[in-house]
Amino acid sequence: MGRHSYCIKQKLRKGLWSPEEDEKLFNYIAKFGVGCWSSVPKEAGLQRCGKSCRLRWINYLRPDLKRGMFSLQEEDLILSLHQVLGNRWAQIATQLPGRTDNEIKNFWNSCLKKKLMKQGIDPTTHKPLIRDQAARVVKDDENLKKCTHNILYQGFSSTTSTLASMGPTFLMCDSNTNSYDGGQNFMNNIIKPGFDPLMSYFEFQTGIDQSMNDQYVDQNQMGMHSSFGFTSMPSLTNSDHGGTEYSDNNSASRISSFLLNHEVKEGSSNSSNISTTYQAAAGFQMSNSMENVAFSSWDSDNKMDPLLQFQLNAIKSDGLKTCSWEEGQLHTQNSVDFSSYPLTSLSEDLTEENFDVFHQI
DNA sequence: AACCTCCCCAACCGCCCACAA
DNA sequence: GTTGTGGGCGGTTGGGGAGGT
Repeated sequence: MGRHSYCIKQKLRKGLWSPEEDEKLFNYIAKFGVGCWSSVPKEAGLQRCGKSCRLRWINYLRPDLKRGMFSLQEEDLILSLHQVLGNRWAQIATQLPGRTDNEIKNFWNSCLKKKLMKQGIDPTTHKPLIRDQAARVVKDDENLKKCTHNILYQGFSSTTSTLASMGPTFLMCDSNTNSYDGGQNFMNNIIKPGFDPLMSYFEFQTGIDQSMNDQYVDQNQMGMHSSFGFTSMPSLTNSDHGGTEYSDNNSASRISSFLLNHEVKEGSSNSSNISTTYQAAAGFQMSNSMENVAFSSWDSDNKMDPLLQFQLNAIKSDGLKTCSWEEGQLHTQNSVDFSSYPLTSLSEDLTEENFDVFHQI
């Protein structure tokens, strides 16, 4: 197959684009618009392949690009969408105006992924890294059926090892059998061209808000021993931004707050009457007394999983030093100071006089 | 100052799909 | 149905800046 033959036939430039090349490409697109990329290099006088030109335009030269650091809302939205869409960066990018899939992908790989890992969340599955020993899907019907896409709430396992770490994980269930199918039904039937995950979230949120009031606060729902409720905990992203609370009622924020942050209170099943608050998913809060409890209620046979022990030790030695909710917000050693996040290097030339086209726009 | 290490991010690569001939 | 081509996408790379020694 003569795949991208234009690139192969000719000796073309590779690597970083010079300001001159940028100017040529920008002027050409501004004048003739986006059409056949394969002809762009020739027409614009560039020694690049069309594919490279396309990429340069999309990721860098497009005037509607939003530059600079990601906002908290954007970060939250990326987290939320990634939980549903996975590495479908292009689809995620459609929900973030002015952001490119490449930019989001880079942001994810360089920042968000690590942040989740640090907080004990598998960035791929958005589930806790601690092995889920006995997680089971709790099929609740009434309120959750309000959710547009039959996103069911995964009940917490009665084993506290799960409780300690897992936030509610949404499983996509077959609407007919009400059984978890690994998300296949969801992905096959819901994620389609035209599917708007954001709107789905809005719809979902509508159902959830009601569900939360009606149901989740009820400790006996979901077939679990422990009670849990929802708090106004700072979200994952909030935590790394100094615990700033959202007050703008931003949907994306609320969505991801719901997805990622839950407070799980244990105690009803604990004869020692010790009520320990777990800050699930958004971080581990395990008070010192937690250890002293010796995990007496951690599972039915009071044995702790070795892996769990290992991870708790890790948390104790690392997480608790770096991650504390004691004062109502999370502090991490490696918290990202977004105010110092580097802006893209580009802008300089594009806003300068040498890009006459910009003045026309 | 020189060297080393880390890691961000722009760009490339390879694969897939759609479509036309 | 086959082939050629272009476009889109996700994974990966490596240049280079920043910070540390």
